[in-house]
Amino acid sequence: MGTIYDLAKMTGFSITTVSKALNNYSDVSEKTKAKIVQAAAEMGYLPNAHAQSLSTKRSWTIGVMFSEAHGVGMMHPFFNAIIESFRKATEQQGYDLIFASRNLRNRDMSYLEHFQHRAVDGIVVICSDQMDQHVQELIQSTIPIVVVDMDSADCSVVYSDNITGGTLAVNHLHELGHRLIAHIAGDTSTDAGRARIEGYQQAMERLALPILDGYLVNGGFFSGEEGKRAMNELLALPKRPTAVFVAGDEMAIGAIEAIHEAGLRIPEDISVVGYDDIYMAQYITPKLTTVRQDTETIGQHAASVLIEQIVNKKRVTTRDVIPVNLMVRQSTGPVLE
Amino acid sequence: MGTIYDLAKMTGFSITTVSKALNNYSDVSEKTKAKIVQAAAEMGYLPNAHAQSLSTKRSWTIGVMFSEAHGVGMMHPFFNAIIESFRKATEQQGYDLIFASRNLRNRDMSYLEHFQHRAVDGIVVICSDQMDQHVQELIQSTIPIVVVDMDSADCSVVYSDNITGGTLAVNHLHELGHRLIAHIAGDTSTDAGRARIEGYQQAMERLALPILDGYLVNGGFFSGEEGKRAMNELLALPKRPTAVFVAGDEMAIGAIEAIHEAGLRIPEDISVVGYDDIYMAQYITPKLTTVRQDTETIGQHAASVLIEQIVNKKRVTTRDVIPVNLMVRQSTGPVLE
DNA sequence: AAATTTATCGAAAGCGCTTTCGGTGAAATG
DNA sequence: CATTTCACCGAAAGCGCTTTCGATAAATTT
Repeated sequence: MGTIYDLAKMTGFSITTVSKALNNYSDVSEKTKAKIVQAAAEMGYLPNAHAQSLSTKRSWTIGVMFSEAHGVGMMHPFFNAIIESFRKATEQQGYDLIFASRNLRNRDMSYLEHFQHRAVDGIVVICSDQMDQHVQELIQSTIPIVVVDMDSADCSVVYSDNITGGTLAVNHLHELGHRLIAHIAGDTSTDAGRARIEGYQQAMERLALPILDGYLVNGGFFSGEEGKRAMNELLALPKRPTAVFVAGDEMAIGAIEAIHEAGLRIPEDISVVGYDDIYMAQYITPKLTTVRQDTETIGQHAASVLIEQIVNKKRVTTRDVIPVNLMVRQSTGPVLE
Repeated sequence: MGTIYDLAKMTGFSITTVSKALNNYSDVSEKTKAKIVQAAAEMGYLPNAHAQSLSTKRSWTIGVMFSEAHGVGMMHPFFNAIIESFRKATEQQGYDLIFASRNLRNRDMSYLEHFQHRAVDGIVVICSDQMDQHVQELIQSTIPIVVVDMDSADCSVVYSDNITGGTLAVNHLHELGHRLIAHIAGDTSTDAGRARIEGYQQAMERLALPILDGYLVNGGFFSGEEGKRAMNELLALPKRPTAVFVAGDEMAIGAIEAIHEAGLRIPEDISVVGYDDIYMAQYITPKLTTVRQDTETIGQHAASVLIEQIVNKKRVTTRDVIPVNLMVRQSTGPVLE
């Protein structure tokens, strides 16, 4: 590959001039710039990113942190879609993503420490858990940061309009004639979980619908298993709901399994609306009616607010609430007499 | 944060000694090492990774490349599960993953170039497409590399035993009494697609079952849409198959949708077995019988063969074929008279 | 023709760290 | 007591690059 010294020797110029030529400085003539660029291409020269970072204090990397609190890692389709969108947006600007562990050659360290060590230009954290110590530490640091899917007064955040999402689901169900509407909620330690509950409750109240005892059941951390378990609780209730709003698609699919196992039909016996609109939602049977989160936009906005901070060298705290919309499919239907 | 110079000043030792103390060199006394380590902790000192890399020529990063040929990116659940497992295994050894783009500050460059620029210690590529130019370029380079889900004679590879996977599926169906078994295949430009076809054909031949005209249909690149389309072709056949082996779970779920839309039941009218065992497979209705790929092991093996190359500073070319096994669930059943 | 500008280049310092190699005093050996 | 070993430390070079600042020659202005 060769270094800038080789290039200097090869062209007869100093490394200073070579560097300038490669970085489009104005004080190098067109002729010599051409020669140098040409030679660089010939020898396949590529600048060493570490050397550049060391000297410019700019690494062109963004550290990404997933909250692994509940073992989802990068496997959850929703988080995943966001990161994918985020990646596309940042890579266009020349940034690479680095997934840092908490392990630095057998020394255990915090994420913040690791990111400092790697000298990332900015950080994106995808996390729903307010209480996560690592996330808080990151937020309190001075590194440009954006957090997704969670609220905070101390940094830039971007997340879906979960309250509206909840009301959307309930209103839809109400229009179909449902009055007995239950909610399988995400854990209240997550902002998303809480906000969807809020939306559910607001809508129910506005429609003057009662939330019967046991109709608000905690589905934990959005997994299929928990959705199934929660649905079974609902099915065991004396007054069975005719519709249920589930705070996540995977959870909803678990709930659907429970309903089927109980010998009930969807949507004839029970309507269910999910949340997220993961890829699979439109392919399962019945096709899932769900509140769609705009992962594309979330990722893009997160990218641009982060990069803005990096470029301007100052942190900002903004709150970016992305609209959601209801995808009506076949898991919801009119209530039958 | 401070540099090693600050630490030297603070403790009164030279930067040489500080560096040695922090790196456990034997020629620094326990006492001074203690002092230095203590001071480092106090000031929250963290070595700058770029400076370290520059000086040691070791970056403790692994570049990851997804084949984006078919727009899956990092969103496909199978690839995703592998990377997650790979990440866990490598981070334990102190490596960070870096997702490099092809864009270096508005200069378009190849993945190889980008990885060279970043000076990664090794590369993992997750790709099924033999023909991908970027992948070939990476394989021909001298950087330690491991490729997953694809075969190659020129580098270390790890992938599932797809031939056996195909036969497993067919044998299972045969045992249930099926004779009219079709296959919705992955595109033949992918190794996985080809191998599963091979397994299907071998098993059919061994069992003396005919592969009727149109029973082998190309499902493209493993998406739900393509699965649905392919299944509809199958359903339009004069002699409808009683069972179908689908080369991917998402594709299978698309196929199931087609079957349902045709008013047919699973497994009573048609049995279907998928491939991958993605998380959702066990939650959809009916629960999907599928060939499980051991993403955990694939990721781990990929990690260890890569790290071995990095540590020993020499490339090796190994072929690691990971066993699969059949998960029998409810989308397959005995053929009815 | 003398004085200024302008265009083009390079020396050198610096980014933060590792590593070789030599130096010092104290302990061990003869 | 002279010599060798040993334990401990630091000077300095080097990793590959950027950037400031000054130098030089050519072009322009008086």
